[in-house]
Parts: sequence; C-alpha cells; structure tokens
Amino acid sequence: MLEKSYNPKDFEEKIYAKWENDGDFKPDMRSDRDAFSIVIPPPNVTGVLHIGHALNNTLQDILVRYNRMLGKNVLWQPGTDHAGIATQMVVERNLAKEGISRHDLGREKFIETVWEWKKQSGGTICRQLRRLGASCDWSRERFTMDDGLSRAVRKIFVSMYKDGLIYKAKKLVNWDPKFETAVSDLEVIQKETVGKMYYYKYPLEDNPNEFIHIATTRPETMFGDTAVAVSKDNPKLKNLIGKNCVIPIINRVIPIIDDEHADPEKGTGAVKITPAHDFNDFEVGKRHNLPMINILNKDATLNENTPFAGMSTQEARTKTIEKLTELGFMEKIEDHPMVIPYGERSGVVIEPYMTDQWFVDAPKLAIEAKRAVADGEMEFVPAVYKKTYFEWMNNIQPWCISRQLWWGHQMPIWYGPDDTIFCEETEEEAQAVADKHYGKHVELRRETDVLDTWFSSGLWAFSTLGWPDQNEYLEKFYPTSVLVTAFDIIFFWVARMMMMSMYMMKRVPFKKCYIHGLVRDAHGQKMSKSKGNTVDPMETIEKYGADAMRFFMAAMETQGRDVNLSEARIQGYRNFATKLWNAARFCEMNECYSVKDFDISEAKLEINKWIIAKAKEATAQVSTNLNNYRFSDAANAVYQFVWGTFCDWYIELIKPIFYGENAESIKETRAVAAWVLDRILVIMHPFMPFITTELWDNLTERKVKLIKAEWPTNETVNENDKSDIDWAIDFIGAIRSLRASMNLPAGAKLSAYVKASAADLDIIAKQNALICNLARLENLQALNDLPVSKDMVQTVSREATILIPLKGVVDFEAERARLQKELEALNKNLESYARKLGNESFVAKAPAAVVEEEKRRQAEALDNKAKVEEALARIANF
RNA sequence: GGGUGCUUAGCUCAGCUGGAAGAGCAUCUCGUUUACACCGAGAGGGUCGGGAGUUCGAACCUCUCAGCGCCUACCA
Repeated sequence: MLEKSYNPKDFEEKIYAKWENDGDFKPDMRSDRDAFSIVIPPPNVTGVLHIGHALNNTLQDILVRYNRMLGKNVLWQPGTDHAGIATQMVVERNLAKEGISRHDLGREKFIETVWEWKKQSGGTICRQLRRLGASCDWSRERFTMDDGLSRAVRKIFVSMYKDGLIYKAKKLVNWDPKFETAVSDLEVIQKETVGKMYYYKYPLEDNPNEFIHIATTRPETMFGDTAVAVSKDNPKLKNLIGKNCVIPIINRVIPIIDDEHADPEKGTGAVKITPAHDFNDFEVGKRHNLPMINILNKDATLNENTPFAGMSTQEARTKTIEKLTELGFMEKIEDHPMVIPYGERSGVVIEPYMTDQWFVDAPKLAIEAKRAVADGEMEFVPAVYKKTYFEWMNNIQPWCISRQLWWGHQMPIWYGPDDTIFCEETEEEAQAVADKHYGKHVELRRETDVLDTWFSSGLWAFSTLGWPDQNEYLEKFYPTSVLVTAFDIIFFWVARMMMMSMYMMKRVPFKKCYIHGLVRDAHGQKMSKSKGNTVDPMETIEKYGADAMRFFMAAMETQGRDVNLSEARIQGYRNFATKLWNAARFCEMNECYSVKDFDISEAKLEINKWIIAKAKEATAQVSTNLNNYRFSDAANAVYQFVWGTFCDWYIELIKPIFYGENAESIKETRAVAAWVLDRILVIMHPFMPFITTELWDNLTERKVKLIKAEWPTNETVNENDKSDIDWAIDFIGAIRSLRASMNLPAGAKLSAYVKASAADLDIIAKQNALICNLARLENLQALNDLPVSKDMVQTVSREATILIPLKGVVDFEAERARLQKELEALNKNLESYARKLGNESFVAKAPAAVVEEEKRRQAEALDNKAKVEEALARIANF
C-alpha cells in the first residue's frame, strides 16, 4: 500500500542509489541501437551546486532519460574541471589559515596539497548532482587533470605547436597582479565607474615656457611614456610634431610624434604614449619603434624605473599629482566616466603588462569552427545564438593560454641551454630530440607556465571519451548529440570546443547546442550574494523534493529566456506531485492493477476509449515538444493531462462505475485506469524520475524498470473516441456554471431537461448516469412536449438547450440580467462575423476553411441568440 | 560605439508557420463527494508599450518613437 501522503524524502535518495548500483545509467556497449550522448559541462571541482547547475543538469537529464526510454543507447558523460585559478585560490586560502603560503611549500608540494584537497572535498558537486537525479554514468567520471585527459592536452598542444598554431610572443597581456599571472580577454570584467581625468602639461625641450597639454586617466604611468602623439590633421598642434618634450619629475626627453591614434576631438588632442601599459599605446609604439618602458612589478607596484618604486598605482597616482602640482604642471581634474578592467576571479584591477606569453592562433582555428556552423553541422537552439557565435568568431583575437600558476597542465615545452624550444609530448622525447639537435646530451629546462583551464575544457567532448586512444566509446558516442549550456560560456567554452574539435577531430564536438538562460529571482533580478536573493537548490530540494524543483525548471524553460525562480511555483509543482500520488492511491484503492497483455484497443466503454485517446495525444505532445527542445511546452502538456484530464475528469467520471455493479465495466475500467496511470508514469518520468519510479515499483510487479520502460511512438489517435465524452464534459460544465451563477446549493439534486439533436440526445442517453453524477442531477431527460414554464432557468451547451425547473425559486431579476449579458456577448460576436463575411475580399481571398469556420460560428451564434431571446421572452412579465 | 533581446491579465511569464488572447500565482463566490484542503466547482480580470504601414485579416511581418535589459568594445 502506498503511504497516505507524498513524502519525497522517504524515497528519492534510496531510488537513486539503486539506479546507480544497478548500473542503470550505463550504456549497453553491445547494442547496435542509435546512440545518444551528452557530455556534462564540467563543474569546477571546487564548486557547490548552485541554482544554475540545477537548471542546466535538469534539462540534460530530461533529454537523457527521454532518449533512454526511446530505446537509444545513451551515455551521459560526467566529470569535473580542475579550474586552475579557482582551485589554486581555494587551496591557498586554506593554507593561509595555517599561516602558510604556497611559496613556503614549493611547487611540487603545493600541487600534492591540491590533489589531497581534491580527494577530500572535490566530490561535493557530484554528490549534489546525484541528489538532483542526474543519470550520468558515474563509472566514467573524468577530471581534466586525469592522466588520460592530460595526455590529450599534451598531444594536441604539441600538434598545434608543430602546426604553428601555438606560439610564444612578448606582448601586452591582461595581467592579474593578485595571482601574478596573465589571463585571457574573457577573464577580464569591464566595470563602469566614475573616475577622474587629469589635465597637465609637458614643457617643450627647446623652450621650457611652451607646453604640450596632456589629458589622462592614469597620470602615474607617465614614467613609462616614450612619446606624445598628436595628429597631423590637428591644425592647432601639428606644428609640434617632430619636437621633443620633457616628462616632468624625471626630466626625460621624449619625442612628439604624428599618429592617427591622437584624435583632435578627444582630450587635449595630444596623447601621452605608454607602450608598455596600454593596448593602444602598444600599437602606436610598434608603429613608431618606440622604446617600451615597464614601470610595474608583477604585483602592480611601481618599479625602479619610477621615482615611486614600491608604491601601489593608487599611491603613486596621488604622489604624481602632488608633485606635478608642486612643480606647476597640473592644470585641472575632472570627473570622467570610464571603464576599469577587473580580474574575474581575483577582483583586482587588471594591468596591461608586457611579458612573454603563449598564444593560440584563434583567428585561424576559427575558420573551420565558423564553417561548421555556417554549414549546419552544428546547430544552435535557439537559432539566434548563431549570431552571437559569429559575432565573436569574426572578431576573435589570439588566445593567451599561458598562466603563471602552479595548478594546471604544465606546458610540454622544454628549453635548451641556448633557449631553443623543444615541444614534445614527454620529457624523454624532448630530451632525445634535443640531444640529437645539439649532437650531445644537454640539460633541458621545462617551461613553468601552465595552460589556461579552458584549453583542457576545449577538448572535453573527445578527451572524456578516451581520445587519443581509439576506442569504442569514441567510436559510438562522438560527435555527441547535444551540448546543453548557458549563454554566458558560449565564448569561453562552446567556441573553444568547436575550434579544438574541428582542428583535431575534423568533426564537430556536438551536433546541437541548446542554450538556456540564467536563473533569476522571482522578480527577474539577477541573483547575487550582495543582494541576498540567492537560493540554494539543495535547500529547495530538501523542502519540496528534487522532483518538484526539476519540474519547475522544465516548466519555466522557454527557449533561450531567463528563468525566474519562484518558490510559490515550486510549491505548486510539489502539489502536482502530491496530486499524482493521490491519484495513484485512488487507483490502488480501487484495485486498478496493470493487466498483463491488456489490449487497449478492446476497451468498450466510451469513457475508457476517451481517456486512452487523450493519453496517446498527450504522449505525442510531450514527444514533439521534447524533440524540439521545447521543455516548457512538454512539461505543460504532462501537467495538463495529469491534472486537468486524468484527475479532474477521468477519475471523477469512473467513480460511478466502481460504485456500481457491472462487473464487466469495473474490470475493464480497472485495467484502463491502470494502463493510463502507467502511461502517465512513463511520460512524466524524465521530468519527475523519483516519484514516478516509486509509484511504478509499488503499484504492481514489473517486468521492466521504469527508467528503461518503452516510450511509445507513432500511436494513432481515433478522433471519434474523444467526441462523446468531450461533448458530455462541455455539457456538465454548462450545468455547473448555471448552478453557480443561480446560487443553487451544491447539495440540491435537480431535474433537467434538454432540447437537442437526435445525435446529441443519443449521447445523453448513453452517458446519462455519468452526466447526472457530475452535474448533480436527479434526472436528465429529453424535452419533448413538456410545457415550458416560466419557472425555469436556461443555458446552452454547444447546440443543446438545457432547462432546469426551479419551482418558485427563480430570481427573475438575476436571471434576466444573466441572459441579457449573454445576449450582449452574442450580439458582439455576431457583429464581427457579419463584418467579416460581408467583406468581399475576405470571402474571396481567405482560405475556404477559414471562411467556412466563420460561417459555422455565425450560424451557431444566431441559433444561441434565438434561444436566449426565447428564454427572455418567457420571463418577460415577471 | 557595435551587436542582440524584451515591453501581453494585479504579479511572473507562455503564445512554435499571421486566421476568434493563454498558464501559474493572486482575487471573488460556493463547498454534495473517503484519491487529494498540498483539494474540488464556478467567476471576474487584457484597445498584447505609443504611432504609422503591409494584408481580406496583425500580439505575431515592415518602419518609427519611447522605456528596459544583456553581450561586446582601446575612447586618452
């Protein structure tokens, strides 16, 4: 027996453990069925499940479970990302608590500590994914720093290096002074702020009483200036070109040059050029062969090339202004809106910094990655994201992949004594090549830099499947079927996977890419810790169950839009689960058990044929919508069928059968009810895997597990099977509505009369008991020649007129008002029909079916109007 | 600056190829019935941001105005 109430805590974790132990998530490698595969967007190993993961993984799990039930051979490949900076940060923070820095430990020992940490605490997010119900094949769990995946990284690195797609260059890069490493453009967050614009002047070398006026937001960088640029198109300043000016304080002489970068309209028209600390100036410097003076240390303090060595940029800025003011060069300071770059992880100001770094030739790799999308080999869903993808790919810059961190894939680069580079997959190979190169044994020095985390993530689609080793998983599951991810990592990850995969595999990593939005709070505000509006999905699961949260995610996921999290709505879906639970209890109490080999086509009762047709229809809707990644439409189709059709109508309609005496009918109805409930469990399983499994396992002995039950396809629905009961439902609705509007006590059993076509009367005759029961009627009979009296209220359902005698209790005023209102509505509609049908071009140009439909409505409305007028006439004098 | 999206019922949002405006929550009535009050029945509520155009017909297509958002960018 099922418990009296739905309590997800009783079974969710238990059921998950059983699935996993039974190996239900593993693909069948001997099967030759179609493959369906997804690689999980690897969460950071340091991560805890946040609400965005809950959405992302719910959607994946729905697709995975659906396809598994469709009979495909399914692999959902899980794993985690080593998350270079993030992880190093966490471990460093832990060490700091004990007063230790990573430098105290040294590189090797530190890395050991990170691995130790991973062993202790790295599994959190995977445990949480299990709690959510994610049916990944955990036996294949991978980590981007695993031996196999590391080998993949080295192999592709070497290959790209040898193909000239990876190169070393001394360039300005985004430098994070906190972690003392380069970061990529994408890891820099631009924040709008109101800063200051500083105006001051540099004296000319040949005449210290003449000045060139400068405007800058960063006066402290003046010690790195190696020129001042003006445009030759600037009539006021062009005469200065070719002269020299003097940087105050340090009294260094620099040239005034002509460069298009100096826009006469902006600032003072003259720009100080600091090639080592500004991306634009760097370009100017290259054009004019200017010296590049580095004024910063790795931690962004000023170095000995400045008078303020050791100070932070802020301190130095204050000092510089003081000094300039003192010397009389300062002119004015204005507020100035500007954009300041911050490190995504560190939160500190990013400095353009001149260093040796390694780059991937992204513009070249982008060519094939773009072509694959343009040719439809990889398709974005929704398609708008294709634009975003191309927009970025068309403007892509070389990708800085080297990081001066310790945690990550150390680059397979070795330097010879004369700094010759040897790039090989292993140290032995590099040594061998080097020895041959030098003609003798030499000492090699390994590059200390590690790779950007996203380098290894870019290989995820094939490295997790065992590449570079040829194997059956790679064979069967690559390219993967679909990647499900949020739009914020299209560039970080999706684009890089495309580039890496097209380069190495010559095939797309996934055939489709489903992009979902962000999870926001109930009012569409972005969730953030500072606003205090974050929601912990684990708490939500604790409170309402994983199924309720999953259903919520599915029901709210409309293509590409953000999801607003509403606790009320999650509670609503918990209520939905309760509803299903109770419906199942109803079936159980009435002995509706699945009948082996029961043939639904043999159902004879109208009501049973009806629900079977509706169930097939709902199944088809869910299938179609899931096939098109329309999660909310799929979820709503299930919801509507289960609650609105099965519970609200079918269960109510079959109660009289169960309370009656017809053994044949009871037997058939029990079998059908059980069949429909089973069908519900099947089509609901991808959304709510736990409750459906619990019910599946408890209601009857089963031959198959629900997780592997067959998802029905290509069923035919006989429209005739639905029509009578649909008619009766409308009819019951009309009576209920009439009763409510007339304030007739629910308890009062009434008689009713009907005037209708022979066909409709036939339905009434057949479904009399059923209608009377739900409409609370004593009896319902055809109105033949029965005199119509004033003591009757009237309503209309489709073409049938319903009359209910109310001896002496009719409130004529209320009834007149009600009928009058109905009449007005009909007249309004009739006007619109007449207008349309009176329009010659409508009749001539609109499709015949549309015109016919309009005519039918007109006829129906006219008919109803006559009936209402009749009723009004009847009570006219009371 | 470039790109891109949004504006529909009190709230949060659906509405796929243009053919009589929908859901959930909230609100208001009413509760005969042992599956369920985490419930049931009924009802009210929208000139689909403003304007113009295309069309027989527009929430949907075009233009325009207004407001909001996101991504991206080197404006000293």
